[in-house]
Amino acid sequence: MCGEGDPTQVQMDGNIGMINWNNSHLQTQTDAIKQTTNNYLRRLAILSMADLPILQFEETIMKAVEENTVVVIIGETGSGKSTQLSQILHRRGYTKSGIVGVTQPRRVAAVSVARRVSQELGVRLGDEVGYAIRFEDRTSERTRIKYLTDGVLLRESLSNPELDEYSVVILDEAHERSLNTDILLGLMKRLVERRASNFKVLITSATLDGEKVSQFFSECPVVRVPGKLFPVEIVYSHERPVSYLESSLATALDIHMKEGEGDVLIFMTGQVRVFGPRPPNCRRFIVATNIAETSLTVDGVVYVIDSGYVKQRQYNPSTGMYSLDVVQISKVQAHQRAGRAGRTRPGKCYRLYPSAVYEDEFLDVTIPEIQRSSLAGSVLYLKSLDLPDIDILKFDFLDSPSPESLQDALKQLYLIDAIDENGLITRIGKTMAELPLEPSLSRTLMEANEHGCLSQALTVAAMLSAETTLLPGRSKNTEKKRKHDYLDLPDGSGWGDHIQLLQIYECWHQTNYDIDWCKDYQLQVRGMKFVKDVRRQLSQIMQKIAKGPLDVQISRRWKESQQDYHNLRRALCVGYANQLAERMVYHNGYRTLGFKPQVVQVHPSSVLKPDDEGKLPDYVVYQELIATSRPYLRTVCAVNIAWVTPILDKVNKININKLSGGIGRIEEHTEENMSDLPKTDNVVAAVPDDHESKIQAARERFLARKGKK
DNA sequence: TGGGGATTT
Repeated sequence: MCGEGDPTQVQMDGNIGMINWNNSHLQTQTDAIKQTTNNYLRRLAILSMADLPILQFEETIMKAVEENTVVVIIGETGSGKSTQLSQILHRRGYTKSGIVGVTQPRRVAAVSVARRVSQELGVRLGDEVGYAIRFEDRTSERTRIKYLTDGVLLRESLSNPELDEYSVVILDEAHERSLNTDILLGLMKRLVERRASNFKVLITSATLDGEKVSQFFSECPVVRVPGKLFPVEIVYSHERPVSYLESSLATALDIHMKEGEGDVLIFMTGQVRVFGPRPPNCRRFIVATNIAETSLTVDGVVYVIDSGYVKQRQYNPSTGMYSLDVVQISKVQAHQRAGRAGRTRPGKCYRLYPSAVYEDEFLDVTIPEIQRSSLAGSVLYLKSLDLPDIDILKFDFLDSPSPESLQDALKQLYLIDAIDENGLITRIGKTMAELPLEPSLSRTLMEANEHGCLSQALTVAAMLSAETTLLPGRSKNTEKKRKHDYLDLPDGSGWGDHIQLLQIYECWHQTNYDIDWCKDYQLQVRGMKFVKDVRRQLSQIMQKIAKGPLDVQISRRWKESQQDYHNLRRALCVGYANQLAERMVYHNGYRTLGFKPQVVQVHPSSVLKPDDEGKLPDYVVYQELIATSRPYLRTVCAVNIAWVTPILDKVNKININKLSGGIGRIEEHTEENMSDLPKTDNVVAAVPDDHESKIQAARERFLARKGKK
């Protein structure tokens, strides 16, 4: 919870005398000054706040921890669990035999909570208390309490599956059910059996589902710690509004006229730009998405307006398509939203839906991310752990993904050579897992390295990893007189968006990474810097894997050579074999291959160019298939049919039962029966229906024509 | 010619 980072919430520590870490640092005057400042901050913090609820439960918690390997702690907002649990364990000696690691789903939380704890203990950040997030490891040999993102802990467990250096792992904010935390939950379950004698796991959750987690960990104890929230009055609507926008506006104005002081936080599904007449005096109205449920804390909020909806990204494993849907929130989310009204004093939450809807229609908990995402990356990760006792299809998840989703992941991994036809991880797959990239990009890098275009592929991979959209939108009304227009940027030479991204970065490189150049072309500076960081990291990892220097330097002469980016595009084709589409015969629509076929369009923002006859390339690979107003291929690259043919052969050979480990999971076949199955087109993953077989026939005619050329 | 919630290695 963000609340534990508030400067006002600090422990009244009765055990200060036990903490004597800082004595050794008082060597120089500078250190002394810092120390004085730290002490001052600390005293200030201690004075400003009464004790946190969790400290009253110290004995209860410690008794549970001493008697059990796994303990679930349910602590509402403001209980102090994120900052205090690690310190309690430290006081009780658990940092003598190893590190106390605390995972967070978000980078900012890991950093801010670590900073907070180091202040409370009066030590320098990075010494006894540190944090580790991507690109930033602020820990040292002295570090005993380590905050880290769940993703970083997963990375660590790749090289050290037993997590030997940790005496305790605390999975914080488990109720958010982030993909990585869910995988860690499964791994912890295995680990506590293997390291029962010297390892403890604490799982903290803000809400309800403690019993479920307890059952998952063989009925481990659940300790409930009250939060420090003020009461929040819930006000339901009598009916669902026709327009949520109008309704929330009306409610907001109503609050403004009738209610006392305090800001208003409005949860909507997307960006809104309404609120015309500004109220005469100063009351803030904050319109937010679900970002305000977790990441963002706004002080001074007393009123919350909850639309009851959220925009959620979902993945359909049968079509490989993502969609962004407006869905009803869960009870847990509604609870979180309401809680935002009670942080500073008693508040009110206006729910724009009737209580019957809440009771009858809302799910108890949010559908975990693991059931809404493509799992290729996670499955590859689990396979690469190479734990003989872990079978991915039987992996013990708190909430299992659907068999379809797991099979989809296996198919994808097979098509890009990460696993073999028996579902066993290949040498290629093993290497891929070491790269902090989605499998398609990892595979692309490896292929590129074989064909002398690693440097280009590194750039493409880094550009695609950018957090935000780098390129400016193509709106016509922003014709500001700038030095340059984004239209002056390279256009991918007709080959598509990956190539354009490569060319843009190379241009930036030629300016010696000039920030003003980014601004001139309306490229997001922060995004471009991030790309540079990622590229450096990827280069290092690739060299480490290769155990020697590789050519990762950016060529300064791309303009001079008339490249068709042949090798790079081929590498992309190999890497994105699971995301391949074929153009329709008579128009520029595409049909996806390898999934249940979908007819899709190239996104209008693409720089892919048609030929003289107005036709787009026969085959493309795509970065993303997303259904918005229509299904679109986003970020595409033209590839050659010669590279595609072997992939299609592979698609046709997929035997999902073998991929799943030979044991039929859907049909109850015996293993012998499986191995008897002929490797013919009859074993295609998706049996074509009549419509599809027509498409198939048309495609064959098309291919035949192509072949004659 | 379209629209975009939030994360992370």
